[in-house]
Amino acid sequence: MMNLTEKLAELNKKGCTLTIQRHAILKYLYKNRTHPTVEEIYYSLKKKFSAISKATVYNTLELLKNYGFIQEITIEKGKLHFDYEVEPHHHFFCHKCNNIYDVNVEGCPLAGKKMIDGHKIEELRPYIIGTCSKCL
Amino acid sequence: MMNLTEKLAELNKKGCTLTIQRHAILKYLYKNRTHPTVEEIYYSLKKKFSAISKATVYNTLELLKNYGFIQEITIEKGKLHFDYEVEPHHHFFCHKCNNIYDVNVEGCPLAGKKMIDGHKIEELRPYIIGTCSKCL
DNA sequence: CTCTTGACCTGGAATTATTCTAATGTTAGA
DNA sequence: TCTAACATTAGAATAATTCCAGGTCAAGAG
Repeated sequence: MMNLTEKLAELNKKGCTLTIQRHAILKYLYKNRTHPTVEEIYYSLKKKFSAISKATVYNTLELLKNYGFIQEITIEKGKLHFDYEVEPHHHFFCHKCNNIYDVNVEGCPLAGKKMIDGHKIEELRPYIIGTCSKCL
Repeated sequence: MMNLTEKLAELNKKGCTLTIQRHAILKYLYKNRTHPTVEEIYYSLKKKFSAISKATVYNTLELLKNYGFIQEITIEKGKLHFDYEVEPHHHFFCHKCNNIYDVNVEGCPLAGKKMIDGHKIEELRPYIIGTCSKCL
């Protein structure tokens, strides 16, 4: 997994302006691996950057996603979550506590595949829904 | 795959009141395998049942989902889609045309699994994002 | 050093999707 | 037929996201 410094350097190399807001958002995701929502990111950053705007949070997350530096999670209905980790892994969503857990599943037949049924594969989002160990 | 008559009979057997609206919504999903959104379902049904309400569409979809007769799809950000087919299969989402395609992936290591990392698996939502054959 | 230009950020309005609510309608069983 | 429980409706309320117009910042040109 690419650490924060590496990712920032990579972003810079690709010509992306590294504003204080973008830095802060990526750093937040690096430190908080709980798959935070936009809401959570926004309110946490507001403590340090009281003037930050939601639009910036949305724009930056979109930007970082398009660069391939973060991953968007559409597991919870009507709400976006984000993940610093972009290496393929499964997400488990507990519908009781609404938490998202990383899980590792070996032997996925899609791993490394570029095409399926004539469609070009660009991203995998393998979600598992259920009740987590804590809620059981 | 369970056909419409079988599913309706099964619903009835489980004590679910079969209102005209519920019948219509399930039938719509049976006939339209394009993974329609709530919006699409609502406006299509409005042609025949001009008084149908969005709340009913939402309530019925939720109900049918909880009975396990239809599947909810959270692949497109901020929008729900639904699928008549509940047997496990992958969904491919084209981010150009926003269409969702069924794809069959053999050999998924999660097939039939009940638990993972101590979490209870209740549903699989394996999504693939990319560009579909038509858009390529 | 100052000016210009383009990219970025901000606050708030607008839009979109979903849920809630109160009133009314329907159904199945007594 | 009556009644109690359940369903449906329209529209309001809420929640999430996108849009927009104006202000800010930073880097290069002069």
